[in-house]
Amino acid sequence: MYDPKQVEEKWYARWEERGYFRAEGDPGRRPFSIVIPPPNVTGSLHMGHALNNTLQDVLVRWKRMQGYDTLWLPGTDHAGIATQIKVEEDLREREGLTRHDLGREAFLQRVWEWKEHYRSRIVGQLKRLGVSCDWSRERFTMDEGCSRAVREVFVHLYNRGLIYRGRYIINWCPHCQTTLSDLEVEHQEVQGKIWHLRYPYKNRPGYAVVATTRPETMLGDTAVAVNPGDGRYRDLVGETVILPLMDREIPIIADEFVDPEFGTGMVKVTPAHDPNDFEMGQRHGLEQIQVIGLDARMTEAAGAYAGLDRYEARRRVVEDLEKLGLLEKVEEHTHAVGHCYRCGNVVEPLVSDQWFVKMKPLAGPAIEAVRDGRIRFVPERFSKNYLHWMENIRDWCISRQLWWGHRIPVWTCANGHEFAAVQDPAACPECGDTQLVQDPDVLDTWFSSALWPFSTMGWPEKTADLERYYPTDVLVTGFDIIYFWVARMIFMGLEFMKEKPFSDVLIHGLVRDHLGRKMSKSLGNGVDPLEVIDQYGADALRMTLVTGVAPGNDMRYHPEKVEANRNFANKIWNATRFALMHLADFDPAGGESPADPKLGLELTLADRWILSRYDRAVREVTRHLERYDLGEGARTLYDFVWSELCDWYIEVIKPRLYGKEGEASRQSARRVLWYVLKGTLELLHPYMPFITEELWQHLPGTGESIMIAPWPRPDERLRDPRAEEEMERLMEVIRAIRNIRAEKTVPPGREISAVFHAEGETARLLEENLSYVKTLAKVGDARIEPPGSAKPEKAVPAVAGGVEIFLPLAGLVDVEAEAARLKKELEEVLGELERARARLANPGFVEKAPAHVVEGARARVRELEDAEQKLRARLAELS
RNA sequence: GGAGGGUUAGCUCAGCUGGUUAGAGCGCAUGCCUUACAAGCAUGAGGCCACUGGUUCGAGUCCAGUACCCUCCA
Repeated sequence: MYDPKQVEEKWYARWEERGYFRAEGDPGRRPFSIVIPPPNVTGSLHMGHALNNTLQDVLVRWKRMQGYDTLWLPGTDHAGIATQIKVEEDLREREGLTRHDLGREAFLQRVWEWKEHYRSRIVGQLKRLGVSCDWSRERFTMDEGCSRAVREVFVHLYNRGLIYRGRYIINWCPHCQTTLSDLEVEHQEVQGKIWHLRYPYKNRPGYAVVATTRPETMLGDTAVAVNPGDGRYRDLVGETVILPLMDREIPIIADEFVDPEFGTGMVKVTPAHDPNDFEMGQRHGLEQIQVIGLDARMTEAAGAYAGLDRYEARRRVVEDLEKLGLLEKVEEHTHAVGHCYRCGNVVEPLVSDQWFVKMKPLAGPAIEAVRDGRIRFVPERFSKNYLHWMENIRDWCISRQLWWGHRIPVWTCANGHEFAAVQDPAACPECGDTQLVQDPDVLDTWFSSALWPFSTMGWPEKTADLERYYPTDVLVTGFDIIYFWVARMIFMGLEFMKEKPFSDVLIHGLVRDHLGRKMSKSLGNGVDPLEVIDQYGADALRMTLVTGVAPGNDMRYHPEKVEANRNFANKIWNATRFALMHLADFDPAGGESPADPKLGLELTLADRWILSRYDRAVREVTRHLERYDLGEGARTLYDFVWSELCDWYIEVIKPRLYGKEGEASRQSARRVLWYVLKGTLELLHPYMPFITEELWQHLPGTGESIMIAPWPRPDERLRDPRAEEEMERLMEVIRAIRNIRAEKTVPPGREISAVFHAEGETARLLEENLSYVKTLAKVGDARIEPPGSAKPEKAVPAVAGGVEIFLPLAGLVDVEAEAARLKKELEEVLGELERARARLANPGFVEKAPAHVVEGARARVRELEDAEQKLRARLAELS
């Protein structure tokens, strides 16, 4: 039985030692490069990482074997907000302290310790998975080089006017106490209410009735708006209403934004607490009154409500309005509410001073690069999402009120001069003042991630790595970060490298639990890849992940799948063990293909068949990999190994291996087995690196490591469609006999005799390969006679592969049962025959279908007719 | 509201550029410790490929619509 533990650690250590993972920059080879999506240093790897990195490793190992100078650049991400929250939690739980108790310096020291701990843990986990990253080039988004790149980029964009500071409405998380970009806000449908409020007119009787889902914000209203085209309210524009509770006079304005269909068609305008109202406020020069503070409590500006929590304020406002008779009605209402993607709290739109990246100028080239196909998404449909987002992009809020991250490199001197600098400045470049204050905020984590493909290769220096490995070939990532990360790498790459960061973007989905739910901490349904590796081995896990996922789609994790793949590993293990018993003294000399004439081998049908099937597998696996259909490639190999190599080929050559058919036959069987097994292990290596290395090493005539063995190439000489077809027919005969044996419960050990009626090519085929039938169907005596010859008395009849089969099973023949079986078979044949004939009867088919398809259909009809005639003859005899 | 995805065996899923008889794993049934493998072997049962139309000589596959489920964006 295969024990992965013994094998995995040993080989990973050796690979690393021997430097196989290192990209050498060998000018004689073409480069192939990938940068890892850096895992966050927040904690451990989950199944999503395992999937993501398995896919990359399959590609990288495959390319390496194909002879590319391969670079897979690993690293980790500082994950600003996520990591800071973790460390704060940790600090609170262990020591009951907040980050403010420690102070910025000391707190950051803690985060760095945390980071180092988890970084090394993550690296260890990745190694257990077997990934072939170039660890000598490992990077971290906040290491010296990446930080330098961040500053260069910031300063460049700042000086180009593409980074600006402004007072705008932003998303504020009251729990994390920081701004969030639009992307970091998750909108969730919430069952809420909609309140209709009455605002009395100043100069006429009655009220303006406005509908709102957030009545507490009315305290900050500075207008009421209607659509200019709304006839109902045309004469009200320019009127004034009295804002209840605050007794403030506010105007009624007209703005296109207002949807006449929503509520009453009149809306309250709170420029300080709603993004749309903010813009309306800008258009109409309205005052912004901030009534909700950073702590989500009402501010002094909220008058009597100051100090209340926003929800408490909501209750009180509604209550008070009701008392005043100013609450028209309340309705149930479902609407989308923004939540913080890190802590889940309801985000508060607030006006505040923040840093932004002006996106329009950067988005243009990024759109072009995807439109013109320089960058290709796989599956293609994701480019649509990308383009839609990029075309409607808004400026990117990049400042965060955190401590952990890249500090914004902008300083202000005592004289109020503001400037950005790559190096920490000693004095103001304008006035020489030395009392400099750096902006306290840090940058959005994704700002540094966006530079990852070139910051990790040494930019802004003109390094050899950049020269050689940029742009990278493919980026493998989940669809959930296309906007966060992929999009941003594209525009940053184009802006700073003047060149796309990668050519292909391979998108995969999520690993869900067995019920199809997202794996999450709160549900406790996460599965630790390491535990799975401990239990089943890394190869089994990898195989499971890669076959479970089609590009772009989610997969569900089932332990049974891993078990199935563990069994597969065991199968290869045993098959190779068996082969080695017979190859111990085998000398493959130059490792020639069995097709090489100088070996002078006499290849049997089974040999030619497996070689042809193997060659087909080589071509298919390669093609699937080229198309990023990694799962299909894995399935091809699974089926080839199990159903063809093990179930048929190895079984059929056993007598030859045991020398029962002479030395020459033994030699050719050994050669073919060796060749196919070796090549199959090589094809399988990208998927199952450990077990394939271990077994390959045991095969005679192999080299230093399977990792650097050449990828198998298709070989015209091995292709033999005729052998495939002939073998298939023999397999049909064998299956038919086995079927009868099983039905008649003939003990597996017992040999039976058989009589075959066949003529011409079929007779020859059977004659030459009768030993297959004897071996695989446990047939002792066998006779081949021309059709129409006398049949054995009391024999169970069958028809398969164009052969009439009679099994004289004395005492087991049940005329009625045989007749029923033959009848059923005849019905199937007739049904199919009817369809096949109908197809051919259609003149359109014969004229328009490709010749080989028509010929195939004709051959099929002939075969079926033959089977029909034979079945009818058998039936006639039985009745 | 906009965009995208899914619907194939009891369960979970493959099915690439349309082309003979739609596959796998698990599960199920039957028989086997056959000297590589019981984590295995052999045999078998199980499918109006969601529904309706269209294109085509030919549709699980392409197009449109319908139903249900899911995701993203606003």
